[in-house]
Amino acid sequence: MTNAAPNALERYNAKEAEPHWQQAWSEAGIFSTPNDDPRPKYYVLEMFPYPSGRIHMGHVRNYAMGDVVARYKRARGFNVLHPMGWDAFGLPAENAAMERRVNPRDWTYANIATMRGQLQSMGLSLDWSREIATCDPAYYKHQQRMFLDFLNAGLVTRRTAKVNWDPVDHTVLANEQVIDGRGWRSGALVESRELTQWFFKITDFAQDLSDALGGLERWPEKVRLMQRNWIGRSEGLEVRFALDHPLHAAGTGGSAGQIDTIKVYTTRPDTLFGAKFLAIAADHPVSAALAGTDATLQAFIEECRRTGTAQAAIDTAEKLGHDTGLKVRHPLDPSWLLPVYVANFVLMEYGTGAVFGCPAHDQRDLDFANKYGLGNTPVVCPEDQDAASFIITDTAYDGDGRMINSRFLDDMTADEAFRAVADRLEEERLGGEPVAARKVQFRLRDWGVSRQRYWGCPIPIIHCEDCGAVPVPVADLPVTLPEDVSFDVPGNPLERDHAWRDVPCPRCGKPARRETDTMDTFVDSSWYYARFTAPWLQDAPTERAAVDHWLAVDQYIGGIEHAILHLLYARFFMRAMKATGWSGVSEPFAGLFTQGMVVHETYKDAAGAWVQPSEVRIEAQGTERQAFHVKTQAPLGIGAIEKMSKSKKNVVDPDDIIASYGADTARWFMLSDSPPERDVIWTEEGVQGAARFVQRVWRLVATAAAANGGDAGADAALRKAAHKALAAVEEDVERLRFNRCVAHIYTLANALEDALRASVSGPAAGEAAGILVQLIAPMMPHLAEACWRVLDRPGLVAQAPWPRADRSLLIEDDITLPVQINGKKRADVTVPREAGVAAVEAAVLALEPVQRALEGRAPRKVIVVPGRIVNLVV
RNA sequence: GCGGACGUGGCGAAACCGGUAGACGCACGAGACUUAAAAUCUUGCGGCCGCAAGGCUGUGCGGGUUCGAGUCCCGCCGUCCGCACCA
Repeated sequence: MTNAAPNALERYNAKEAEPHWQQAWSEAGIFSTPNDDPRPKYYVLEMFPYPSGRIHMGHVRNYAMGDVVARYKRARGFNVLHPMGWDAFGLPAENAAMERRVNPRDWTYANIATMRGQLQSMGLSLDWSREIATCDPAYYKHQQRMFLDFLNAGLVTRRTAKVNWDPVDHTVLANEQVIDGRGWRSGALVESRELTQWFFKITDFAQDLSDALGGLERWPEKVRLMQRNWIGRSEGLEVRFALDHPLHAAGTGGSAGQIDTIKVYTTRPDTLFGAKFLAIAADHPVSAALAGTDATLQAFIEECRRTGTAQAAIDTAEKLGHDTGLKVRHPLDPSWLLPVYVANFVLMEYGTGAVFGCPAHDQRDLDFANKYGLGNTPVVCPEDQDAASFIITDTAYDGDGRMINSRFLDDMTADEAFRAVADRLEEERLGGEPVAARKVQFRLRDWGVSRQRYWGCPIPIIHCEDCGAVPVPVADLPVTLPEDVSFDVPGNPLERDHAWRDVPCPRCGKPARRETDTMDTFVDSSWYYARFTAPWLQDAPTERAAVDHWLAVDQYIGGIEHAILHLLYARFFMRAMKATGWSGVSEPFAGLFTQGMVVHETYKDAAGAWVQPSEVRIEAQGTERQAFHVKTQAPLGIGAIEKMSKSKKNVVDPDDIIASYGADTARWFMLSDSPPERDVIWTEEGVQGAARFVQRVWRLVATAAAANGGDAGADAALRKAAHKALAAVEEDVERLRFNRCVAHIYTLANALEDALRASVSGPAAGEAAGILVQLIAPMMPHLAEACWRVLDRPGLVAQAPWPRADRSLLIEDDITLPVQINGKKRADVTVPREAGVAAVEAAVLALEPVQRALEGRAPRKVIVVPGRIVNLVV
């Protein structure tokens, strides 16, 4: 390798240079990370991709950001862990199998090979020796092991449950995967079905998952809020209402017995004197008990079931009820009887499946009461209203105020009334038990993980008629997927594969059958970051020393779409792993950053068909832009800027960009245009601007390397500019404000160019060019290596320690302050940095524009903010 | 309905604790080099008035606090996102 400066006319050739430097890094082995390095650790991780076939621009943006952090932290002396893997189980592989008759495994591994190559062409500083794929038995074996451990620890249960059934994908969906009543993937209307399912008991940690959000200071407030709302903690009172006449439970034989109370959960016990009715869910035991003798109720219950969970969101309007004829006694006045309704808006899954209706202070209760003529009694009166004239007609009042019409609670605040009611009812007894108990409720439900799918992690259970659900012995793990499967018929091929399915019971040896459900793929991604800490382990999922050393991930970067699902599951999984001894930490991600999407203009031809950007030519006339089809020359409509998607055809293939401009250009553009948390608009002009800058840096560095002669005066200014940029970039990389880093780097490039034109001396130019190269190195690593060589610096810039900003250069001797008169800027004044207020004031009063404005009078007031501004009030 | 975020040039944006609004980039205009183009360089670029110096005005709209407001407070308007029968 020669050290010769390039010919000034020779352009930087990314196509040749990038593979060269990628190989140089690979040969030097500088990105593989040992676990026993004494330097402080730093774990940076981007959300691993699903191997769908090819990487997209969203990946480029995500991994470019992570790589900047990794390379920067490495230069700052950290032992950086920056791994990559594949979220490789999932439905698309099965869909491909059905559509193209390929094996899901072959399809997945072919995609992985393609995408690995694409990521490598980006020049990411990844430790490929730690690569994992979740569909590898060497990975899911440990997941099965942990499933069994969780089962032992009581963190896994099996029960029948009403589940969300996706009729298109033929599978169960978690609540989190149902969006507006539709499957998150298929978009099909979700049906309600009763199935026996495996559940992870995420609700066991509901309180901690909610509380610990407060400590996640380096998470976006938005994500913490979304999780807090999702967990949905509320504090209330569980009150037992005595039935007027006991009820015999539905005919399930002797065990059924007698029902004499209905339990109600409420967050507003203060409004208990405003109660007008009780409403219970259609699948409440009391409803079931009554349905046997009441045909219209039976019909009503069936109607509720039909609308069920799936329709819940769509059916916003009609609140329906059925009067059971049953009465309950008011807990604060047994002589007061309330009617009991079965209502379609009461959910069995939340609280106790029964509510008391207080129409005056809850809109839904009011609508219901008005519909069925139940009336209302206001019990909370706003402070600015007269209690005597305060009436409710069709708008409920849910604000604060003073209690009215509430006997012993009158004149209390709502909070006081809550406590007074709770205190009294906890003391009172009904059938030997307290009437009420304070209770905390959560919206969060347990995580149903069973999926009726082939391409997922098998659940390591064997069902035996005699022994029940028997865990597969740890020594027999992994339960691997059968290789030879067909997808000719819909449904789960594991069900049909008798050779795989039919096995002896591990406990009694009788014929038994494997669990044919596989795990939700969100399980796979709930612990992969922990596996990265020691992926070579064969007999255990993790090694405590490695997990506890590396976790939590210092900086996790990914899309906002995972704000709830993945991030909540991972937080649960870490806690479960801690409970079973596989981890010493409970929070997986100390720092989280959610990046924006990559968006692009859309184009449509006259027939309304979408046209992809590569077939579009734009002509600009001033600020007017017109699109044409490159082949037909037909004019095209320019549509909205939207997320890149195949359906709108507004995608740009990273491979094309890397082939024509190079990875550095793509990375630089992805980092430069918008703040990283916001959407970035991919434009051809923007990419070309980035490509121009690549060439400009190349020319500048070559010129600086060749600089001689010298003007000492220009030296100081250039050195100052370089160190200023250095300090600014440091600050902004730490806060992931890459767009600001880019601006500082441009400013330094401009300063260097000006200085070279003013023939600055060789050493100052070399120093500034060196700093410039190190500043771009995390973002455009290949170009930086080539420039590093031109500057004749030793080794690889990827291994060079970060330069130290000389802060003494940043302090100015003279400072220029803006001078305002009545708040409007009228002049500047330059004074020594140390000048006192009096000296500044004197200098300002001597200024010509100030003299003119004052017209001989003295100012009424002079405000001097040292180092910032001077304002005269006249 | 509930919760949250945001609104700054033609565009992406910057402005950290209230202190020079528009850094930096893109696009665009004028010019240089060139037979020409590309590339590169110089220069202009919120609006209005002015040859210029300079002046007026300007951060969604209306008010307020302050010597001073893009930033703080009150009230509107608009856009986006999340949750949605949660008792």
